[in-house]
Amino acid sequence: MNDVAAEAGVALKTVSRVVNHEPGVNTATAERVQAAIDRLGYRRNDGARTLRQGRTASIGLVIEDVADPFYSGLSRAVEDIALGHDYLVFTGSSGESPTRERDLVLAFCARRVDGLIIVPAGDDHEYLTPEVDAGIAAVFADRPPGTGPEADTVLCDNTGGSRAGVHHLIAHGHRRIAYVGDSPSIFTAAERLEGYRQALSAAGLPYDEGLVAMGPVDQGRVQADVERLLNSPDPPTALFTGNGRTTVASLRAFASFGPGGRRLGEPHGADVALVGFDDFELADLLKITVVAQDPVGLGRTAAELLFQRLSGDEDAPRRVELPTRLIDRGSGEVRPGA
Amino acid sequence: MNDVAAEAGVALKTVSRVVNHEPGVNTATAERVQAAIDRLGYRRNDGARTLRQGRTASIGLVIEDVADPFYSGLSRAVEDIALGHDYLVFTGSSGESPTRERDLVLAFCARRVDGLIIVPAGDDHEYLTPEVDAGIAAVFADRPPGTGPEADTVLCDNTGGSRAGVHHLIAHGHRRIAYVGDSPSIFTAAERLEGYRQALSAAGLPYDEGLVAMGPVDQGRVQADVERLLNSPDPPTALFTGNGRTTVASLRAFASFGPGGRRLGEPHGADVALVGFDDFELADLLKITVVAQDPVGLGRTAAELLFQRLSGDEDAPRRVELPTRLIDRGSGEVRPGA
DNA sequence: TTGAAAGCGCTAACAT
DNA sequence: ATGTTAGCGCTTTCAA
Repeated sequence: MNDVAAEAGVALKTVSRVVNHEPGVNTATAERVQAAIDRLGYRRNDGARTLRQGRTASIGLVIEDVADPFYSGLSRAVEDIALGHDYLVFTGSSGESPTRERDLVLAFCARRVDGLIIVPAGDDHEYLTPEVDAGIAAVFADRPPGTGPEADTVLCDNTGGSRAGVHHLIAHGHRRIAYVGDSPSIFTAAERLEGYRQALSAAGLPYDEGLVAMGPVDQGRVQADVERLLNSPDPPTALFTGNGRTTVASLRAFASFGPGGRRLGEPHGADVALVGFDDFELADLLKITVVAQDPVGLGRTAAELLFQRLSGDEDAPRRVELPTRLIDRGSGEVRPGA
Repeated sequence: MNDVAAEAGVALKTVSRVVNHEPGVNTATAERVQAAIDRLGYRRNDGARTLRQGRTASIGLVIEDVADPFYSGLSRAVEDIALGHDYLVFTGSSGESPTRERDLVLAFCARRVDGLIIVPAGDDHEYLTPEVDAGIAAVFADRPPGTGPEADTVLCDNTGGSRAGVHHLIAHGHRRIAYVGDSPSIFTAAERLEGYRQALSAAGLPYDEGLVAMGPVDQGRVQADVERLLNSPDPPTALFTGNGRTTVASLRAFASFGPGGRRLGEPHGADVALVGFDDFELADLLKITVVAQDPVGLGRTAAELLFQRLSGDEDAPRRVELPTRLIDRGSGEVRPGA
């Protein structure tokens, strides 16, 4: 900027005025400065700018894993809204590691992002208190924060969605419904289990622990659990799976049984009904009934909330819950013994 | 930092030394400074730091769409490598818009990212020349740059992969093979069409324009093209689809034909064979034979190349081509008229 | 309409 | 082992 000023024969401040399109610059002067800018290939350094201005026009997004379609949909929504506000986005995947979540968040804070959108991996967020006190806005998405500062939170209606999905199976005559889900330590998994219990209870059905299989979502564990459930003396006639990856793992388990084995519910000639929490690509072709969440809505809402805060909103922290939607595709509309 | 210095009764520079774990500070002094830091809740401002140091320890990643599984896999790989080097990542989706690609890249450059990884949407990259001249490293991924500065480029072996996929169909007896793909203006689409031609030519089969359907990947267009092809007087016995989204759209087209219509190739009782370029989740359950790319490898390689540049490598720009892998799953191993 | 000076928060280079 | 000074590139404030 100094060089440009020298080249154009004006003061530094005049260059700054031209670069920022501030009013009150003589057209001729402005042209002279612009010419110097072009000649020298000058481009403003936004880092220096934000240092002086005290805001960086950037936000940090910490999710579980960008490669997971649920979070990548959320990411895209956050990105679009941020870009619409002329903000840039730092993205980082925690991979369910609380340490990495914290490191990422603190690294973003050290860069003085104006705001954060966090899908928490851990449940201790005390580390955020000084940052929030220092003025960094934070919004939690998909899961609520643990200990630490109060903050806006956007969630799906996990319990309600799960209740609706299980109710759907009950309405189709099922009495023994298994729940296969993620580790109970994960917030959403616990909430969805609660919805399962509520639906059973509302229908006067007993809660049978033997029908509940929760744990890490890897093919081996899910497959073993599904096999064990179906081979038990009094097997379930329906499965409710607690998240997208579990649903897919269960489908692979069914596929592995081969032509002579148990088959997955289909409108014609099925033997086990299935409803999955969370929609996924090709669920339509596989005719899987699901309780759909809205990852894009989650990201959009979180980002909108954040930008409200950034424009000065000082109200009490909000908690928003987005509705889910049951999509009938066949696998959930099979009656027991059909 | 000034406040901390005052609180601890030392000079600014001593605080800086403690914060950066520079050697040569008396243990007692360091402890006093650390206590002041804790008392005041001081956290270093990395923005100011990078301004002074001349490097930002951040890179910019511009892809087509984070929500696309191919690019989200690539993203995750880039993220992991960047974080391993203590770099932060700005991410942005261009949505195939050359303007948005440019705006994102230039915004990243204005923040003085040290490097860029770009999946180009446009083919004019002249706008990058001043940035590269100014010392910002750039690596192109998935597609080569158009006009503009020379830069490292990491691609898939599009032509070779496509040739292998079509050859696979020919080896199973097919003589009339349709190619359904993305718009020919997209680099990868053109390359894959070329592989298709090469495979036909190598087998002495004619290239029939009537069997080629390229265009935007929306369900309506793909479906119309697939229907037109299959209902033509001399229909193809096999389909080669040019990317993941086209494959999925084609599968939906087949599904829409209903029980009495044409069916997709399966090992038993099929009538149209299918091989798709690009693997996708659940392709295994749907038994779709694919030519798999390696999005994670693409991201990893691009990031590694970039960090080599950032650590001073000044060699001539490199062009890396990653191999593809044919995965037999059934849909591509059906013989004509089976 | 234009400019001079101060300073955002930090580190590099050079004292002491 | 510690401190001083200058300056990264910009904007803010105030003056002309």
